[in-house]
This record gives sequence, C-alpha cells and structure tokens, in this order.
Amino acid sequence: MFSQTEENYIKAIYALSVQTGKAVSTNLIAEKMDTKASSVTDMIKKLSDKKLVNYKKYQGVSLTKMGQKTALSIIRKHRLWEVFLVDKLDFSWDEVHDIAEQLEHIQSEKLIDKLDEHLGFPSFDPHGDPIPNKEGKFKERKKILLCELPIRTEGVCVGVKDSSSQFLKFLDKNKIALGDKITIVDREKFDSSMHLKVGERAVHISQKIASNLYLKLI
Amino acid sequence: MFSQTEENYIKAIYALSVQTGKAVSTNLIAEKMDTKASSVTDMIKKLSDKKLVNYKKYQGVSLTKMGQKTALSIIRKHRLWEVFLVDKLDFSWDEVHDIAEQLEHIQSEKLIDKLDEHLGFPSFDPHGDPIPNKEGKFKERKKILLCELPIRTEGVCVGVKDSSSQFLKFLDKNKIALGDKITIVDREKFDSSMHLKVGERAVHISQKIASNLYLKLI
DNA sequence: AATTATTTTTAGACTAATCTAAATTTTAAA
DNA sequence: TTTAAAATTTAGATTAGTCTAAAAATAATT
Ligand SMILES: [Mn+2]
Ligand SMILES: [Mn+2]
Ligand SMILES: [Mn+2]
Ligand SMILES: [Mn+2]
Repeated sequence: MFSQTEENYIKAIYALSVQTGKAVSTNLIAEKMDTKASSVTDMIKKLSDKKLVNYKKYQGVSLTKMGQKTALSIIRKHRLWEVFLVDKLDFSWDEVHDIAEQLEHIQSEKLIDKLDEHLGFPSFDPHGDPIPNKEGKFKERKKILLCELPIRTEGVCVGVKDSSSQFLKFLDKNKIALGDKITIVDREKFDSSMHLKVGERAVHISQKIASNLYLKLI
Repeated sequence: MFSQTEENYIKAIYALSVQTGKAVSTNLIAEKMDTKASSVTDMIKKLSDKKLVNYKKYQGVSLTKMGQKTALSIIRKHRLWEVFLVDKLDFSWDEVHDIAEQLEHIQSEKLIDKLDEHLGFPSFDPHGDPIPNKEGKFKERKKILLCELPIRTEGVCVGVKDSSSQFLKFLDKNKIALGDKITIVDREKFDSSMHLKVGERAVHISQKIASNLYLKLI
C-alpha cells in the first residue's frame, strides 16, 4: 500500500499535528524525521498526490481523513507489537520501541487482528499510551503530569511523556513503574525537586522527572 | 546490515545452490526472483563487493562462508516466524509464508532469540522444514517422497516439497497433515495414482500429490 | 513601508534497484 | 571449426528517496 518511508512521514505528521494543534510546518517535520526541509517538501507533494495530506505551498500540511486513518493504523500496529514484546517475549519497556519501529510496517490486516486477540485486546501499550482499535478509536485516559499533582494527593502512575530508553532505565533504577501509587510529600523551593512516596518508599526526584511522568487521580 | 533486496537475493542463491549443487546462473536467479538478468548481474556485483558471493564473470555465483551464514540466519527467522504464526496466532500452514517473507527481514538478534525460546526451540517449521539454530546448524531429517515408499510399508508424513497455498489447502481438504501415518495400499498402473490408508481412512491421490509429500519410515 | 531574517520551495545531482536494448561471451549445432 | 543460439554483461534510462545550493515567499525588524 504505502512505502515504509511514506508511513513514517504520516506518523510524524500525525504526532506533530496532535502536539501542536495546527498545520505542521516543513521544518518541524524535517527536524522530527532527521532529514532536510527539501526532502520533506518532495515527500509532502507525493503524500498530497495520494490524498493523505492537505497541502498549499508555504502553508504547512494537515492529514486528510484517509491520512489520519493510516496514521492510526500504524500507531495501532506499533503499540500492539510493543505489548507483544513485553508481555510475551519478556522484553523490558525501554527495549521495545526500536523493534516496534520495524514491525509496525508489516503489512497484514489479519496478522494484527490475530495479534490483538492473542494479547487480549489491550487498551494501553507498555508506556501507557492508548492503542487504537480496528476502527482507529481509542480512549485517551484522563491524566496529569506528576509536577501538576497537588501536594499530599495520591495518584497512580499511568504513563510516561518521554519514552526514551534513558528515561525508562532511570525509572527502572528507581523502581518506579506503571501502576505504582505516588504521593508528593514535599517540594523543594530551590530547584522544584520533589520528595515522593512511591508505594511505601521515599524517593527524591528532579523537576525534569516530574514533568515526564503521567498520573491518574484516584 | 543488508537491505531487504540483498537479503532476498542471498536467500534465492542459497536455495538454488542447495537445489542444483553447483554454481548458480544469472538466468536462474532472475527467474526465481521474477526479475531481469541485467538486474541480477548488477546485484551480484554488489554482493561480490560485500564478500557475500564468489563471482567470476560469466561463471555463475556461489555463496561465501559469510553469505551462507547470512542465508541461514534469514531462513531461521523465516521459519521461526512461521511457527509463531501457526502455534501462537492460530494461522493455518497455508497462510504463513507471505507474512514470514516480511517478518524475516526484521533486524534484531535479541528478538529472534527470545522468539525461539518463546516457541520452545522448535526444530521444524509448519511445513516440516528444519530450523537452523543460532549457529546456523540444523538436522536434515531422513525422509523420502511418498511416491518412493514401498507398497504396504507404513510411513509418517513429515513434510511437503511443494509448500504452495494451493497444495496445502488440498491436503487440508483431504485431511492429510504432518504426523499422519500413511500406507500405500495399491498403485494404479494406468496413471500411477495411489490408494492410501491415512490413519484408518482410505484416500485416493494422484502421482503429483505423492511426489510432493515427504514421509519418514518407522 | 522598506529591509532583514527565516522558512520553504526549486533546481540539479546522487544512490539503490530496476528496466530495455545492444554488445559480448559462452555453449551448442552444423 | 565455423556458425548459430543462448546466456551474460554493459550502456543508458527511470523511479524513490535523499542531499546541497540557490531562488522565492513569508515573517520579523527597523
Ligand atoms: Mn517506522
Ligand atoms: Mn509505546
Ligand atoms: Mn524476503
Ligand atoms: Mn516453511
């Protein structure tokens, strides 16, 4: 159907579109895809010819209905494969992204539906991100960043904003995982770092960590 | 490491090399890969530069040690994925080849080793073909074609020579599967067709079927 | 409003993989 | 052992995706 390259562009445009809420600029795509603006312009034209994006010169791009459908299908595949790798093959959550980047391009509707079933129709991937269903529908969880949690209020860790291997390994080292109950015991005025209670354990984390952990209130 | 295209050429050269037992000709590769001889020549040069094949102009090609290692690694991946699709995702044996053609190109040593473990280190794929281990070693089963089986001698079905969807579906329809005990009850002189006993059932098959089913003696 | 600065697009070139058509080499036949 | 046929390689072109450098359009500053 579409080439891997086209699919990767579609996915990038989708992510940037959701992130910024407006038409996506050439330079932004170029940065995200680690390529040059001129290459992006070329690809945009191709995607536009294929009715995947709306494009007027110099005005940025947005996904068409069909582009969105395509993006969600790729994201669904990516996240289901991540669940597979963690749940069935016992990978840790910091190892799965790169492999899923490859697996997401395998073309077989039946494969992904069978995989979905095999995994028990999961709603979230190992990083807490929602998995679109066959129709592209998914429920975004009501969640807040840890740094926005009121003091002495309990929350449950449900996701990460930054899902880089670096950050995930840091969380592992500090024994912070999805499902953990977290309370802010105290904030340091000086550097906005926080003293937490994770389960029964006391943990001290920086502002940067706090602004990359998602919690849900209970 | 290598492109999908390069990997597919390597795999084709390996198969033809095993099949014919001699240096593989440009035309043979072209036919197998459904491409033109000139394209094959170009690719052979590239593979030769990369030390994957031995090549002297007009003399055909053979795989180097490294080429063989590469081929076996791809075949290992292909067959393990086929086992996964059948054993874990409940695909039937005639549906898995095309999907495995894609999955075999996923690059991750760890993935394939974990998959191998998850599947219980299988020795044969759903079509009865042997699966090379991490070192590329595999045991070829001693097997004969059904058409070579002496009359009234019992054998166990262990593989197919033709693994096309057409043939596999035919076997399903006639309830012939790997593991079944088969005896030739009688041969028809006229068309070399055979009256079999498959388990307790009587089945009549053509010469063509008989020359595409592998049995082991017991 | 005119001038910079930035962003985006175009022009031209490159690589990987493919093709057709022509040239060359090898093999088979006369 | 010439000649004809078949196989193989080369030459030149094409497409997808990329790049650099230059041109054009938009945005930001005087
Ligand atoms: Mn990708
Ligand atoms: Mn994820
Ligand atoms: Mn392949
Ligand atoms: Mn097989």
